[in-house]
Amino acid sequence: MLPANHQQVFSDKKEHIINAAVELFAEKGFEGSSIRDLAARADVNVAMVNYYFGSKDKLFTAIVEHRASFMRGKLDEIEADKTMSEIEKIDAIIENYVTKILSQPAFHRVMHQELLKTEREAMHENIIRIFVRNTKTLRTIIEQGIKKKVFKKVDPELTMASLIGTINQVMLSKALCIMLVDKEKNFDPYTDLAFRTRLVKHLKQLMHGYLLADKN
Amino acid sequence: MLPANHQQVFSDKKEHIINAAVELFAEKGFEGSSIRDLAARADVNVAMVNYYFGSKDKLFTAIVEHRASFMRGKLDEIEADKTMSEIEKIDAIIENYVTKILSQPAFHRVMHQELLKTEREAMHENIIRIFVRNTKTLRTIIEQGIKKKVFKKVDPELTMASLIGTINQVMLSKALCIMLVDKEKNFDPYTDLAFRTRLVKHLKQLMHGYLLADKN
DNA sequence: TTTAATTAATCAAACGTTTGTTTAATTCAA
DNA sequence: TTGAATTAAACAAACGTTTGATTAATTAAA
Repeated sequence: MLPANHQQVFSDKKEHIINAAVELFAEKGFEGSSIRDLAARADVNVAMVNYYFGSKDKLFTAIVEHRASFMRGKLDEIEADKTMSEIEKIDAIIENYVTKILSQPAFHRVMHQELLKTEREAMHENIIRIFVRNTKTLRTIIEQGIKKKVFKKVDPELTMASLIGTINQVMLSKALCIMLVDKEKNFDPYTDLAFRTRLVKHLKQLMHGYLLADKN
Repeated sequence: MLPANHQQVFSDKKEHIINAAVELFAEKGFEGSSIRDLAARADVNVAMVNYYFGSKDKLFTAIVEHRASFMRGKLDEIEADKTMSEIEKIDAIIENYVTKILSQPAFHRVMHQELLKTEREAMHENIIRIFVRNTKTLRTIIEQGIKKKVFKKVDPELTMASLIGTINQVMLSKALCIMLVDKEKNFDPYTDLAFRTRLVKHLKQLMHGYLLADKN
């Protein structure tokens, strides 16, 4: 009936394949996953992946474009907010980062797998561009804080590396995470709310201790 | 002539293949690299890889076992040293970590690529076991510092994650690293001594600010 | 309204390559 | 001369991709 309905069905199918692909690639890696694997998991015919996306490589590009926008929006809002102090903005960004990344562990893992490969330049630069764009806000705020002398004269780039690197380290491996925090086997750090709180608290304390100038 | 010489030659060839493999896997990933690629790069016959290592998977295991011991030794020494304070030990570990990891960027990348895959359990747990063993020293020292009340009551596990995560973040991508620090294209952060110094300085400051209790 | 034409979606089957691995013959060193 | 090292060739299996047929839904013409 509805003319829009057709497009709707089409998009649903593409999204269904993308979702299955993200999960599969996170488990086995992009090269380690075959289109037949993916087709079986998504319960579609093998030909459908190339029908919808053109090729396996283009499927990956589609995944990046479909999911990568998940960071923006809130970040610009935080940066522009005149009522917040610099350290309050850092706190807000920490909460935003942790929430967003913990909500898409599989996608996050897939992106980092590709980042770690020095070849595959096209995909590589694509991912890096998104990453740099997403972290620009953080950089600006740190530099502003230093300028206003409410932050110590820290290393802005490496401060970003510490903040994001901590989250990435936690996301590295669920198994590693479980071993580090000594939890029972079926504990899932990514959905566990207490763990999210713990990570946010740690990052805030770390950044406060590092960024805020001693009162003297 | 020498009876040991035969073993020497044998090992040299194996090591030559391992070195080529680490470089190749870092560029294209383990699954993304074919044995023919590897044979061509190492300038050996395709059959030699399986002749020496048995299979592609066993080659990976051999790489892990051959290179993974690179961390130990100095760490135990630092931990046992009675003349150093806890924060001095942290500083020593930072210098040790940064030096060791920056000296093997390709190997480091290969390990992390595998860590990010949730399947491939055998390799996965192998790498995790090594990782946990290597970080146990750091954990012990942090906990000792807290016990002696020279450190604040920090989160030991996530403090480790911040320290190692920062280094990993820098190691993630050379291209990303260059973009972050705004250097010219042919700048190599891994061999550049000034960058190493900068990273060490940042980590020490970060840990000092976070770990050391305020004097009151 | 009925019928024909057109379209998108889906499928099983097959395409040519590349994959990891093995074989059997050959070279080499001791 | 013996055993290890090395080779080119061959292997089946798996790979990404393409094909041509079939279905179902939509549009156009009668």
